[in-house]
Amino acid sequence: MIKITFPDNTVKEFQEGITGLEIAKSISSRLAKEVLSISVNNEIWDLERPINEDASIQLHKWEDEEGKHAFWHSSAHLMAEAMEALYPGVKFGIGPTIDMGFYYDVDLGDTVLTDKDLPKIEKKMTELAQQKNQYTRTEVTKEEALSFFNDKNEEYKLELINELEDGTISFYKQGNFTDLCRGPHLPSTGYIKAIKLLSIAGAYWRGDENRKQLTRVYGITFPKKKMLDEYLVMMEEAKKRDHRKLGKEMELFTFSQNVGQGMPLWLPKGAQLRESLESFLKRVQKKFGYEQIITPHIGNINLYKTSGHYQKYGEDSFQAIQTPQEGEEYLLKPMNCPHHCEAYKFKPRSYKDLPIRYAEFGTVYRYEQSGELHGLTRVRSFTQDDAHLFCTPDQLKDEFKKVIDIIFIIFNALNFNDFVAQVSLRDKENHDKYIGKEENWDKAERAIIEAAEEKGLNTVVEYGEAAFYGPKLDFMVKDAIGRKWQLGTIQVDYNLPERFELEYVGSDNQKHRPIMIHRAPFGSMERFVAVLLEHTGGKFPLWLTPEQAVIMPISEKYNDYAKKVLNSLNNSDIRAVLDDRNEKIGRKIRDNELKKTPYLLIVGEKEAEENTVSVRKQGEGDKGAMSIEEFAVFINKEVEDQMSSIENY
RNA sequence: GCCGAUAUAGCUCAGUUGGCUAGAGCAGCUGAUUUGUAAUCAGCAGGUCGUGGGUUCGAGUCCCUCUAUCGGCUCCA
Repeated sequence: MIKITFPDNTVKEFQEGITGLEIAKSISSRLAKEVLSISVNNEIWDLERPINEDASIQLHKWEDEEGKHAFWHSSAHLMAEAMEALYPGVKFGIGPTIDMGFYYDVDLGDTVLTDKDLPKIEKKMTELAQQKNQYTRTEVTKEEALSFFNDKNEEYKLELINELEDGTISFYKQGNFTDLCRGPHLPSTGYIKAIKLLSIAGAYWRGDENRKQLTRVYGITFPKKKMLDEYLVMMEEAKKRDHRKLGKEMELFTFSQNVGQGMPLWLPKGAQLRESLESFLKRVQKKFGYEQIITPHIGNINLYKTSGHYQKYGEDSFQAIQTPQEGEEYLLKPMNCPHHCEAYKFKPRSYKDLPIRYAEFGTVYRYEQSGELHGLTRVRSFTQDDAHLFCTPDQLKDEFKKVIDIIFIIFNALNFNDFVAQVSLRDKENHDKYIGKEENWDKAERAIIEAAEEKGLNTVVEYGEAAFYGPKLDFMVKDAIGRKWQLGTIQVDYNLPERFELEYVGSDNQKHRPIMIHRAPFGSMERFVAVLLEHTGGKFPLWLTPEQAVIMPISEKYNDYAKKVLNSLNNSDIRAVLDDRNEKIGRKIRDNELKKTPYLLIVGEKEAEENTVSVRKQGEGDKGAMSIEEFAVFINKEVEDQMSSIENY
């Protein structure tokens, strides 16, 4: 007998060799139906793998990550089996699970797979699933593994096996398909009831653009048909919140082929939205002791040679601008830091001056690869809400923490609760990719980790994600369909101060090198607006929305009075517009409700006589009449209340 | 940049296997109406079918080039 410990610490005895599935059955038949995988001593196993010694276990259902993982991993194998049946000779790369579903990378030789082929593969998968074939695990030696895949001419699998250690290799087989795999898997393909293959894409083998591009097939599966339907409906809903769609509908921004790809044109309402965001951040930054500066959009190429950016990115940038004077070359600025360093240097600095916090909404230009451009989230010209803090080593951690506070204020203001804070450090193996002294990197990395800890931030650490000049703390937020985008970023930099020979005089009357913090709480106005649109579905809070109120005369007879109201509100800093179309009031209400304008003001005979407006709140309906002055005060108070609750957070 | 897909009016979309003068709704314009809390009626105008080439008696439709966009990969200072 062996002792099995459950998550609630109860211990039960079972026969040696019992399986997870049998344990589940011993608890309830319902559980046995729902369970998908099992953790045995914190290692995830198949349900049918015998347990031969004392262990603590955890059973995983669909609701658990581990359960879904087994389900989708088995689905990837099922898809591979279907593809092998349909495309003999297909070679397989890797087929992992992802956040939502799974994919498999395949090499089909000369066959080109398109979307039209997906239903065929789905059908075959369904057929194979209905056979309820068991997934069986076998442990093999490296030699056996190599010989098996050598016979099948599976070059990618051979490469993978060669990197594995003998004694740790296992195969999984279901039906006629055998794959190299660590597992775990479902007991049988019969669990998979609903299958949808989503898309096809090219993907470089092992993520290396110098190697062969394989065909990646994405799919998702569910244990119930209904769950698939719900998922598809959810995806449809998410598409309605796509910032590219909303941006067009709300007339916030557009793109023009004639201007160039990845170059957004901000329309009046979008510009107003940006303006509101900028003044909000300026207001916060002022309280945190920032000073605004303004620098040019271009800079001498030597500036970027000094900073090291040219050596690193020069060839992939917009190419240098030549001047009539020979030998002069200017670059569109790809970042603001070098300009800010020069601003720091304009006079000698004392330790008493530090920290210095220079902020600028700086528009930068980067030649992103054409295939990488994406709405407003990845563009070639964008405006960073940039600032560079110059401080002493003693001040570093405190300054870093204050930047985290600013980011908290902003995320709180816009209800970005679901974010990931990512600490981006150097690639452990390959330190050559980075500039700067080893000891400075160590210091900077430590400072970030400590500051994040002291702020109580839950972080994930990613190695190899650092900027080439320093480590970062990035705030990642998901868009409507779950893609992650980096918004806020804070970066510690010991290198640019070195390269620009920045100095301050310390209390010891000696020259010292300041430390620089790069930070952008929004990241960029473009990306921030994009994610904001997808989060809010285009319904902005009153303080932010481009049009706060719309005045709607009942008929053209009251247009003059409506204009008077408009003027009066505009004079009170309320962003109001007039809807003087020759339409019935019902129509105007409908259209403006759909535009999500927060306040609809109806004016007719009664209002004109009494100098009032009839207020209708978007989504809530009639609120009764108010004098124009009362309404102005009411709105401004609502905005001010919103602002102060944000800042006092 | 790479793999695959897509491109018809300002917007959303129809347009059979190549075959009359390329259609609709919304938006726009003109007129009628002068409206009280979620769509008033009528008329008009609007397209070199993304670009350039080719096949064909004939191309929105088939083939190629380029451009842009979409889904990924790579990249992301």
